Amino acid sequence: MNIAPKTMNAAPKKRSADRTRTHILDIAYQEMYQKGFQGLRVDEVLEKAKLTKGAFYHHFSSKQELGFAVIDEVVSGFFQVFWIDALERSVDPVETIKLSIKNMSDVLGQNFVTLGCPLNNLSQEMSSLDEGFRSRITAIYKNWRSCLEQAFERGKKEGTIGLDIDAKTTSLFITASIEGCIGMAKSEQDQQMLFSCIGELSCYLDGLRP
Amino acid sequence: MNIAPKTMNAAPKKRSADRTRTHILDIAYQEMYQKGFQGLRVDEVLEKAKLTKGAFYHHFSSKQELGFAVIDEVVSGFFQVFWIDALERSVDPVETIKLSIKNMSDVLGQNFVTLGCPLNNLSQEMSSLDEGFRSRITAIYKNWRSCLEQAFERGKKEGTIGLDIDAKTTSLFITASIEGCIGMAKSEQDQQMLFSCIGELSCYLDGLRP
Amino acid sequence: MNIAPKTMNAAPKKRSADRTRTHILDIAYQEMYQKGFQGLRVDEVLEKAKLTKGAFYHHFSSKQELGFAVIDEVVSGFFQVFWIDALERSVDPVETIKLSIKNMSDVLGQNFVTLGCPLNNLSQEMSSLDEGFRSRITAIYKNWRSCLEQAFERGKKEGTIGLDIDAKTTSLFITASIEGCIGMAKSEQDQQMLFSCIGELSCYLDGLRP
Amino acid sequence: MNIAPKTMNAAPKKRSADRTRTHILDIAYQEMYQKGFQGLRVDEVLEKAKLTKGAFYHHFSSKQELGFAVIDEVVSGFFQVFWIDALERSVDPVETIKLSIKNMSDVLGQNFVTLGCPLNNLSQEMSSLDEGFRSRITAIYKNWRSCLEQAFERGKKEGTIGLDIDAKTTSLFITASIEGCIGMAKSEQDQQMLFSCIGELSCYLDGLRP
DNA sequence: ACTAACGGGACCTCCCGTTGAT
DNA sequence: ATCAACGGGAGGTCCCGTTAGT
Repeated sequence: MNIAPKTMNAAPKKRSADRTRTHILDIAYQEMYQKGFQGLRVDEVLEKAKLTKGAFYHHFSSKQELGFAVIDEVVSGFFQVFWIDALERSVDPVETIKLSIKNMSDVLGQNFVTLGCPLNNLSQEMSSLDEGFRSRITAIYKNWRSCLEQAFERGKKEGTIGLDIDAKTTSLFITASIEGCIGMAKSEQDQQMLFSCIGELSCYLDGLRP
Repeated sequence: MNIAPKTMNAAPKKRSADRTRTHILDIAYQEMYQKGFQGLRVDEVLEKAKLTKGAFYHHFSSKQELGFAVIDEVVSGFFQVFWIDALERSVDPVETIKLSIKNMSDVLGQNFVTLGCPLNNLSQEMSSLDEGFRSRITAIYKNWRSCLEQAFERGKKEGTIGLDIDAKTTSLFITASIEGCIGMAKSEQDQQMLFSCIGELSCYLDGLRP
Repeated sequence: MNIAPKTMNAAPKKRSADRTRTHILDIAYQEMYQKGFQGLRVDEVLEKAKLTKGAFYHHFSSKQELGFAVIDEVVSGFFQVFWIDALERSVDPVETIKLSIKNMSDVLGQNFVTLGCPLNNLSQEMSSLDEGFRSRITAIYKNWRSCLEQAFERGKKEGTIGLDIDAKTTSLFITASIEGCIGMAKSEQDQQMLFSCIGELSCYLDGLRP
Repeated sequence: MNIAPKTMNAAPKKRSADRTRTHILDIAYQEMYQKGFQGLRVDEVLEKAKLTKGAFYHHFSSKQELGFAVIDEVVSGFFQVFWIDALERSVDPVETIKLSIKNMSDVLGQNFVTLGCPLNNLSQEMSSLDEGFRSRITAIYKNWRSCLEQAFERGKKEGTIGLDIDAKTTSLFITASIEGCIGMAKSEQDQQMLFSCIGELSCYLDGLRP
């Protein structure tokens, strides 16, 4: 049986616009993850992407718009995969949260400890400097919390979560603590500290069970 | 018996140099608090300080050294006042922690919500970029955790803290959660969110009692 | 006898090309009128014309050629209508000149005061920078003066112009003064100044009568 | 008798800030005179001045401010010398005007024909684009007209000017015509045309006598 | 101890024109 | 005839740090 890849019939010569844009976004995401938005250099992105200024400003009208796109299209997708999708139908949020953190850690690898959380980095750097960044970042956080809340409500019905738990406040605190743990590990550049901190968070999570 | 203040014997002329240095540090701290180290502009600091390049490079050898000094002398002092001094002789750490957070909030005022924690901001921005920053930042965090640990141990003896509590891990998680809560409020630029998040943290803290 | 208009045999499809070209020219004329040739941006013209680079470079080989075409086809036509046609059969040039100025003012509206004379703007900007521009501009001026001269000669015969008037020098001075008056009003951005200046010119013109 | 130049006692080693600034202004004036403000390139000015970006932006905060300074300090001084000073105590404005035009022509040399009037060039280019330019330019024109008016009033008293002459309107028209004549000669790049056009203006001026 | 002037280079953005495809 | 994508290079501005001088 021959399951051809979807790009098989596409003419390989034609340089797809979307692919160039995505390529820029991927590299820009890496740069922003490492150096922050202010530390990102357009020239450096272009050099790594093997593109010129003309190409860049054809796809993005400014560095700021590039930053916005990285959040909207890359970081947002990141949270979609690791949290939103995972929480969507979860009836045991405590287990799901622990698993999602582990997944993030596995996929991001060493970066998870050395660079921390891509979203939190941008949030701490840009929230007070640029409303465009802030609103985009906060929308992702809101979505994350919202999914957690719904999972807690389902958990209550399924008996995996104590009925006395305030889903809203708990969700907020959990997201804050996760970012706090990751941030503290980044500060120490020490994976052991991450495990230790997440371990204590797990105890807190276990306390949410009936 | 000699209880004269240490500055008593200092020549008054010598002090003016210190005052200039302190003046630069104060303004640089504000700039770094708002814009991060990468966003801080030496020229801008100097303009606000009503000084010129010559004065600056007489006191600091580089922008980097200024950043180091801000952490060592300003941010560090900040934590000394709000946490180290407060925890020093505390026998009821749960109460002390709640009080210290409130003190920070009161003193920093609106900045606490809009700009977050000065140390965490720098930590998230610089930990992976500059080892000099990282080691200075981490030293403050280590000191903070260490004081918390000791307070917890005293608390156990005094009966304000449960004997089953792991002082080390708990201290780590608490500092992480505090930074997480502040960070989440900064992301939303919403004081209510800060209170709500800290409120849930308080519940966790109450759970540490016997 | 064939007196059909020249466009009669043209295929209707062929005309659409002309229409695109004319569309570009119209917008480019407006841009050049406002910002000068150096201030005109090809991209901006294209954006306003809702066209892309490909379309533009199909009709014009360069920005310079666009500038040439604006002069040859738009500005030139402008002078044809307001001056050449009006002077063609005039036997009372003093009256015709006053009327033409009024017509220009009425048709150009506020632009006449705020932006001045399209031809003079380009002349002052480009005459010393580009011989292609200069020669095209000067040709229009020469034609204008020539028509004035002929009108003066007719005026002498008809008794509306003094016989001692030097048609050539007077024509030159009149065109210079008109441009000077418009320019001075542009400098002040004040319509009253235009009227006042043109008023004094009218006195000079009245002095040309026998 | 030894009349030492005023700079004699100044230490030649110390690079005077004023001299650097003036140097930049002189070169920028030439560039703006030739290419207009939009055509002026900061890089080119710097290259001709043998200076670097750092030096330039120490003296001027932007290209625009450089343009403003050229008008305020160079072009304005130009009009001061050729017109204001000359008209100050004139009792025969007709003669003074003719002489001033000749002086401008002599001093500017070939540029007078090829590049026209520095002030009018900037006025036509910038008046509708930048209010900062416009107001500076218009202030010079206003001063020029004002001095002409006063000279006319003195001329009336001294019997060199007809009593029926409206000093205000006449002054306006004369300045407009002068700029018009210069502009027309620039358009043709022809000195003969300048003389011819100014000649007719002279006739108009002679008509202002009693 | 402090200043004005300056060097030198990076950085973002703009803009004319080309190319390959349709 | 028209378009999207891109090349290539300049242009204005910023900004860290140095130096001569007092």
